[in-house]
Amino acid sequence: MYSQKQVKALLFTLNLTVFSLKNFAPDGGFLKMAIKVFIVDDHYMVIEGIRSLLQNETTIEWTGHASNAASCVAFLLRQQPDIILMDINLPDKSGIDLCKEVLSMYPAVFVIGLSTFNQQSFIQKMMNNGASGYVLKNATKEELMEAIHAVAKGKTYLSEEAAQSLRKNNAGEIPILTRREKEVLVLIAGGMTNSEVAQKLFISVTTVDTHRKNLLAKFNSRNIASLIKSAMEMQLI
Amino acid sequence: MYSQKQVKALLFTLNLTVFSLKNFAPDGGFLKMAIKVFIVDDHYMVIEGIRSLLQNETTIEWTGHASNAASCVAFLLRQQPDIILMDINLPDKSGIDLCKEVLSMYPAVFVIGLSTFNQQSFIQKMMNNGASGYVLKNATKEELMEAIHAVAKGKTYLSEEAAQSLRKNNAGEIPILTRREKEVLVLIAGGMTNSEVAQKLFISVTTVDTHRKNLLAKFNSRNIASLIKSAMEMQLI
DNA sequence: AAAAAAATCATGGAAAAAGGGGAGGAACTT
DNA sequence: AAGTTCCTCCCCTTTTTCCATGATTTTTTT
Repeated sequence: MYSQKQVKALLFTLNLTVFSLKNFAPDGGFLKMAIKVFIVDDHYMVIEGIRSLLQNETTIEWTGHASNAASCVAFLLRQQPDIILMDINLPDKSGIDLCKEVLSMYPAVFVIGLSTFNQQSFIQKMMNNGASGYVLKNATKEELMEAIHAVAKGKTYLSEEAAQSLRKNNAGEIPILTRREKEVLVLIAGGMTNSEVAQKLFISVTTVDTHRKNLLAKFNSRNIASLIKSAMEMQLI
Repeated sequence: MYSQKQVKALLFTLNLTVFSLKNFAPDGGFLKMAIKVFIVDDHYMVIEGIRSLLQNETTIEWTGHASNAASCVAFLLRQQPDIILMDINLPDKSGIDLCKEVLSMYPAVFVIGLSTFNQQSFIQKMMNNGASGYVLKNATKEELMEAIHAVAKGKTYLSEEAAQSLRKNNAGEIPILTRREKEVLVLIAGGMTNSEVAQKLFISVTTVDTHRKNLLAKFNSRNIASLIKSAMEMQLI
């Protein structure tokens, strides 16, 4: 058995081998291969910033950008970059879902998560969905370059803050909720009582109560107040 | 003792003073005066993006940037720009507080709020503290330019999305909480019951209950679940 | 087809919150 | 000095949540 990472690294190597013919100079020597980078971010200023940071780097080739998930997918149909810098907050789809989707279609591509906040919930979800790295938007040029080069080699890169918040908060892991539990959670957060939720979902009050109890157990919460707080922090509501 | 950043900011300021001689025409008259813009944002990529967007604009003079509130204040001691683009999320202080502070010291300066999300709570607080405009980070170059020019003339500029979320969500205005109410709110959100809060604060359970009731009234909530949700959305917890 | 997970429903009791009303003293503002 | 806000405390009733325990049916996974 090979891990997804190992397979990807292998594919990457093969790609390099196949495509590297064009990297030979006429005299048989190597030309340097630039890492193709693509960016998905709905913040124009961030795209512009990254472009400005990377434009003078000979080791990196800017292949384009998208400001939403749909146009990212459309781009990938035509051309696959080596690395996608992917924002978590996209207008049409969460970067977390997009990451999974993109990797299922193009396993050879490496994804680096990009986000404003270092919320451990985001980072965790992103890495679970196969991302190879995570960089915060306050990263310096050097950090970004390091991340890109590390990930292009098949390594994993987490910015310091991201790694920290992953480590320290292992106690607060994101619980996996069922379809029904999510529904109930949202309705409760909306201020509904058990009986109101029951009416809304056409189920018995006791069933709602069971879901509620399971939610409390999964979140390790003593009552709804702390449950809602945790769920909000984990962006589940 | 000065941090490296402070020294750099100082050097930068001196440089600007020297170079501003170029604003004088050979005959001693003024050349067209550019709008001096300063930026406070802890995201390096955003700073770089805005710099890249504005660098070729002759009507705008980039006077520098700061990545936290402290160095922003330090910069202003030496030099006052016409406009400060101010991020809401700063590492050492919220942009909302910084806005108030800066304007009390330098009332002639205009502040434009800058943020990733168009949360009405942020926008409202920022405008209440005297900001002249609010622009989202997904703004285009044109929008940013329009905002800067409008605000420089003393007008107010709100990006479309920001204005929208201000209008539609007037029902969800941020309640003003007392010191005690905030304390109680935080403890309740932490999962404490009334009696536990009472013990913690050395007050009677009935007093805590009163605060709880007042909180529910102020937030217009039916129960703690929706109250916590609202409070989290408004960043009060 | 078997096993596991999820969704459904129930009983009964203790604890806590929600809803309503009233009231006195301290601190700050005008 | 008067007014306002805040903090404090109390009573009562109803509703809702929390907890323990158990069980059946449906759906999904293996």
